[in-house]
Amino acid sequence: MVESELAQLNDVFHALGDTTRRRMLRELSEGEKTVGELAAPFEMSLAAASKHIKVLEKAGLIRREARWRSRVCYLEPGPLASAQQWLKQYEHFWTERLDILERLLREEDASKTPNREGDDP
Amino acid sequence: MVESELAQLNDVFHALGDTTRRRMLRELSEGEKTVGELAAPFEMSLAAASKHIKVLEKAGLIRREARWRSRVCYLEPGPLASAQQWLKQYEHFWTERLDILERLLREEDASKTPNREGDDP
DNA sequence: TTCTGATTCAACCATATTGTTGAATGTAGC
DNA sequence: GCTACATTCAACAATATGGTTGAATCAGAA
Repeated sequence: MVESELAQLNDVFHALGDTTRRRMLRELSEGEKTVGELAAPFEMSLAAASKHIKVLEKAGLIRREARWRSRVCYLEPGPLASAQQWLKQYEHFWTERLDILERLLREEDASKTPNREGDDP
Repeated sequence: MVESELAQLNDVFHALGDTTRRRMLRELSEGEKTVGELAAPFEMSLAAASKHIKVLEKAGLIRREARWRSRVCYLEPGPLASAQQWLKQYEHFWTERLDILERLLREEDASKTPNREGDDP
């Protein structure tokens, strides 16, 4: 279980580590698209685009569904949420930073006023 | 600029797409560590661990600093924030889902009332 | 059934990644 | 200077990745 979740996270981040695939996700965020439509903007063969799509699918980021005479892809946001969840562990590293910055600015500001330190109500 | 930012995002996601490197980041989130300390938990040569550290460094996720007779690594949270920023674009897909679910439940509830269809102004 | 269009498969190539080992480097202390 | 320690470099091998091309598949229209 845990093993496969780690593997899934590997797949998700790996899938996101490529500009082509991130652009594909962006396209899909605007709505469903066939493989052909998804491949069109890229200067590569359809087969190559199909491989990228397969990587996204393996990561669970998209699904393919047979519809009419082509296959429609659509976004599956769950794994993106997992990735964000993982990053959230580290969120305090930058929010804390902003807090420190803010506190420093307040202290600097306080030092310009004639008031003593620690006078803030 | 944009080019290099995209490349950076590639590097960041690529770096995150490996369990060893994510564990290293986790270790560093608890404080600075030398290369040796960072490598110790893993069943691989020091040279291999050093390569992983280099990947993290290339992505800007950590920095190495010469200190005393060894090198100390510490977390650089900026790129993690960028990754989270990127994922934030898609956040509405899962928050919206909850909204949709809520709306469906409300509609279902409304359909139980004696009002006709299409009555909504 | 046959034709057509959309997509995938198979084989192949170039390059990148991840690991190994042994040598090389750099720094602190004797 | 020499020694010891920590880390990296160099060379190598195995495997993964990302691309190509041409054949194969598969569903719907004629």
